Amino acid sequence: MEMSTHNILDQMLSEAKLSKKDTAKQQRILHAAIALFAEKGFANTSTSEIAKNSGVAEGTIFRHYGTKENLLIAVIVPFLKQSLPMMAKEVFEEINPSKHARFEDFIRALFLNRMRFFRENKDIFRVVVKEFVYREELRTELLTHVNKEIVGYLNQALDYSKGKGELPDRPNGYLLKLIFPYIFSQFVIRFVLSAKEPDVPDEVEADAIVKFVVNGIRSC
Amino acid sequence: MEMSTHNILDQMLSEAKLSKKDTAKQQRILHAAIALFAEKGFANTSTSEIAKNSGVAEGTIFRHYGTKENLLIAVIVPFLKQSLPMMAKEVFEEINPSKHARFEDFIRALFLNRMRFFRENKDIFRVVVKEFVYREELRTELLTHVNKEIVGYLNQALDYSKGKGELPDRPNGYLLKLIFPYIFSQFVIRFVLSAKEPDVPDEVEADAIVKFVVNGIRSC
DNA sequence: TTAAAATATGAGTAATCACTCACTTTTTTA
DNA sequence: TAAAAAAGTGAGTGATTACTCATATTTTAA
Repeated sequence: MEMSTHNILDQMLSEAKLSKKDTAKQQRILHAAIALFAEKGFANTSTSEIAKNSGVAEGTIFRHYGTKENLLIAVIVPFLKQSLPMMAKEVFEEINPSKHARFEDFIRALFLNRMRFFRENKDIFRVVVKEFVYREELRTELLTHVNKEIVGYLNQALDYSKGKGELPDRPNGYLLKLIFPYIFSQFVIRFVLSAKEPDVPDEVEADAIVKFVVNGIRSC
Repeated sequence: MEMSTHNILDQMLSEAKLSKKDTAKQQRILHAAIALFAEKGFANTSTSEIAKNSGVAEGTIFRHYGTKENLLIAVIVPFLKQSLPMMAKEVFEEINPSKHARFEDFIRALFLNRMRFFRENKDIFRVVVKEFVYREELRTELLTHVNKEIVGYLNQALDYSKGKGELPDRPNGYLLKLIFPYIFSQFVIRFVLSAKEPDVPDEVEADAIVKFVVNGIRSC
């Protein structure tokens, strides 16, 4: 019901590094947990159900993870450990001035990159979104990490585009608050709320959204 | 755990009409339930907790609502019964050609109107958003009702603006899919995800978002 | 090969869950 | 005012929950 530590994500992200390799049963547990959490949510999934779906004794779950809460963390952490640095890398590469990237290209690349990543990890993405709605501490801690690892790069990208006159001279925080929710809401709709994905290619979908963002932000 | 009827919202919206007046205790139950559901979510709230917080015997809850699930419905339905028609009315009034409203004015009015309404019903809004993330049937049924009651008005508004050259000649569904998630995500961020509201007046906030939407959609 | 360590098991446990029901109290009706 | 109806109560119920632990099996190490 309640998180006991005060800095879960920090702790998680560092601890997860020194974890030994998973056993076969551990992987099956994680698989079943992800599928069930994604579909019914953490609170509506019982450990006995996870045990049954993964063909493992219930005790095995607690041998490895101690608590149900820790199992959730074991699901979320590797996803965030991948997600944040990959996004930072992508941002960094796309703003490389040698590419002479327009702001539009930057947004498009970012959008398509995250689209692919979230699709490949659709179930975990669903788990993360659903749990983040409920847990404020997770949200604020994630925000802290995003600030630390990504916002610096984003600021560079925005400043670069400002210099080329593609963005209005507004604080970056202001611009991000307008742009980011829009892109993210599209992912939530597509991967969490919609029953099935549209059969339009990503590039077509991206085009409309990128144009909307680029033209929308230009005159704010 | 599971909804038993196949058409909950339809049934709810009609049934709720002929409900007699609430007793004092019923109102206290609803109040406590809304607060608890909003904070911890439906699944993480127990009926005994609701009873305690409302100063009522647990049996009283079940006397009135039968099941915990029905209590949730009793919370959500009046909100939707207010929300949808009010939105339809607002849309209808703002597109009245005698007002010579620009598309920008229409979006601004809509945004400010919903902002006020959701703020006044912040807790219920949080309950609805949190539960809609989990329940697909609720989402699809709400969508059906929105289509029935609102989309007609929205189409009129969009066609009207198209005629004035303020919108590109694209299918209305396409335009709505670009505009609506953006506005809604701003409400979710503000009322569900953020710890506290910004101290900027609504009109200032609206200005940035409306400009973003209007300019974004113009060249899609 | 064998001892030790790690992994796996499932019956068992206390707590909590949504919900029931026989009963009392309050309100409505006639 | 008396009878009927409605509202309110709280101890009790079976089911389910997350979690434990003594024991068994498998893997690793010497």
